[in-house]
Amino acid sequence: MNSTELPFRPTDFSQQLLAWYGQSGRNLPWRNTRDPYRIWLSEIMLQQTTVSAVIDYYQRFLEKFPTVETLAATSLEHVIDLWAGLGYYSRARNLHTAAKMVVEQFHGRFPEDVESLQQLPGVGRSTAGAISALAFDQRAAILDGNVRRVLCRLFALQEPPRSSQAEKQLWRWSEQLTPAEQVHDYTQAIMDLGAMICVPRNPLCHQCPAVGICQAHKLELAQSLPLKGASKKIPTRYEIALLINHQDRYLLRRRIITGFLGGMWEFPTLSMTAEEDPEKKLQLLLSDFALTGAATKLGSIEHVYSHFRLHSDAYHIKIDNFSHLSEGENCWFPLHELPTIALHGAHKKILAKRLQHGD
DNA sequence: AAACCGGGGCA
DNA sequence: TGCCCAGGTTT
Repeated sequence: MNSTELPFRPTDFSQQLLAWYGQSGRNLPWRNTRDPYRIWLSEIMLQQTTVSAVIDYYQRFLEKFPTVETLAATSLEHVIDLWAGLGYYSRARNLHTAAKMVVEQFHGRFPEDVESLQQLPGVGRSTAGAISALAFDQRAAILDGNVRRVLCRLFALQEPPRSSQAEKQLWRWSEQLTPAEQVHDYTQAIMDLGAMICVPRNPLCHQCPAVGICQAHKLELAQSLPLKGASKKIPTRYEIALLINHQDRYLLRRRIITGFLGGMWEFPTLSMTAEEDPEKKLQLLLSDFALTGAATKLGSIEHVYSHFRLHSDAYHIKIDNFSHLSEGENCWFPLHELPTIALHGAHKKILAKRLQHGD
């Protein structure tokens, strides 16, 4: 489809949108800057994550790392510890790598064009477009979740938006609608429209600056678009989590930095099948490591990830000999420090049980 | 319980 | 290119 086939003129949309944005746009911490470092940081944090969750992290990051040089100069572990709780921990790894790339390959300056920006790990087509548009006012399109939903409705797209066909079409529309002027404001504005007006459920069409040209509204489909994709079932995985306690300290380990939940701390675990008996497995472990002490069940938690559900049975094991377990990636922490370390979400639930439990 | 969300990695 | 993986929030 070329632009002559659009159901409305792109400028009709962008003019209405910009006027609305001037009146009603949000004032977010990363909006009052054109510093590409700050814009990049906010965009990476906002991937897969809501604005409200990001704000505190964003402020804390900037206090610690006010420039790309300071971020590049720190250790990956430090970055991961600050990221704990935000999820998608590979973003923290990519953030650190990209900071070093900017310093070393781009002499401390973020490139302005989408192609160069996309060379940075963690920066795909949409994030590159956002940085280019927001920091440099270049005519670059984005397609984040908000924009995707807005376009699905504006054009009454009748297929699930994540299909590869739909994705192509949506990118084309996004590029066609992006104006040559005021790209910074336009880009902020269309994201705000999705976040404030063209919301997933019960969109506020009566307040929408594009209500006159919206094809979904015209067809009374605004409620039912975008179409949902097929949802799939996820398996359950089982583990035992071991709260290994010696005097006032607990044994924690840091997960492999490149893997699932990379760099997060956790209690040591044993993976299980649905059929195995956790108590038996636990006895086996205790005898394997020649541990003497008392094991008591603390409780069970469930944690849902996107592709599996985790069931974890937590045991408190008070030991009086621990030489085998104090090596490698493992580290002993006093109980009162556990709330401050970068535990992943599932094991935070287990820690909460331990803390409720009292002494 | 289910939907949502940008990008990386691999076949 | 198409598919799988990824984590916490919202509804």
